[in-house]
Amino acid sequence: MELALSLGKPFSFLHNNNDSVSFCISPTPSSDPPLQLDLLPSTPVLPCLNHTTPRVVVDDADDSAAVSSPNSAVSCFQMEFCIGNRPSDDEENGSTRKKLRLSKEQSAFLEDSFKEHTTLNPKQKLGLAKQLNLRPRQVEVWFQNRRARTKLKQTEVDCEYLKRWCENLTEENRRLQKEVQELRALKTCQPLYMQAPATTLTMCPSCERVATNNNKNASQIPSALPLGIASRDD
DNA sequence: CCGACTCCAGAAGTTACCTCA
DNA sequence: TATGAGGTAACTTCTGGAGTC
Repeated sequence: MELALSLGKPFSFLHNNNDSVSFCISPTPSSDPPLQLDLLPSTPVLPCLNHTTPRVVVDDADDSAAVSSPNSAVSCFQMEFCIGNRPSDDEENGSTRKKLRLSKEQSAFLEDSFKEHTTLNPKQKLGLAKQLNLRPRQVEVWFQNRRARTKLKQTEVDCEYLKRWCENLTEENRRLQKEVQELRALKTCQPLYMQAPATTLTMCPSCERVATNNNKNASQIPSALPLGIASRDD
């Protein structure tokens, strides 16, 4: 029997009023109606929420050891224990792992918390875990995965930006190449003008005819003369 | 001061499970 | 109903920084 944990409404510890806390423990994938457990803060119903009773999970104090422990595959033990559904031997020795789906409320709360700070100090981790009734390890994993997702998303955005930048540069390069070609064409169309010394080309101010350098009375042609004028010779 | 060692948190990569089209 | 893809919780391994000797 697999269990999905969700926190139903009212969600008192999220909103800090003194309403009851509801846990919806629904068996999956069968269509059994969800098991709804209402918890009043002052009178905990589930034994696991009361620290005076035995717990199966690694508790807060042991969590630091569980962080890098390869034997930390004890997910869901707490909730399963709470409803009297102990894991099988197979699950207990860690050969299989159950997957707990966080409720929308839990995710939203973690999300809000992530907006405030993307990493957690031990105090924040414990506080969040307590508020959401998750194990600190779960909060830690959620933040690790969340950072990874953020980074992945940012990488995708960066990639898209660089792609567009590259396209723009390619376009700019194409435009400049074209411009260079046009300038080269311009150069080949004006062999006399480009090759002759500036002082050798003169123009008569009255008739606008280009003269040779032995015409001492003609004025000098401007160096930036538009195409076609220099070769005019009628 | 420097190097070796340990511990720990976080990143990166992977696995396994769940949901949904 | 079966199935493949995508999302994600949980895990493993690696790495770098801080503290200690």
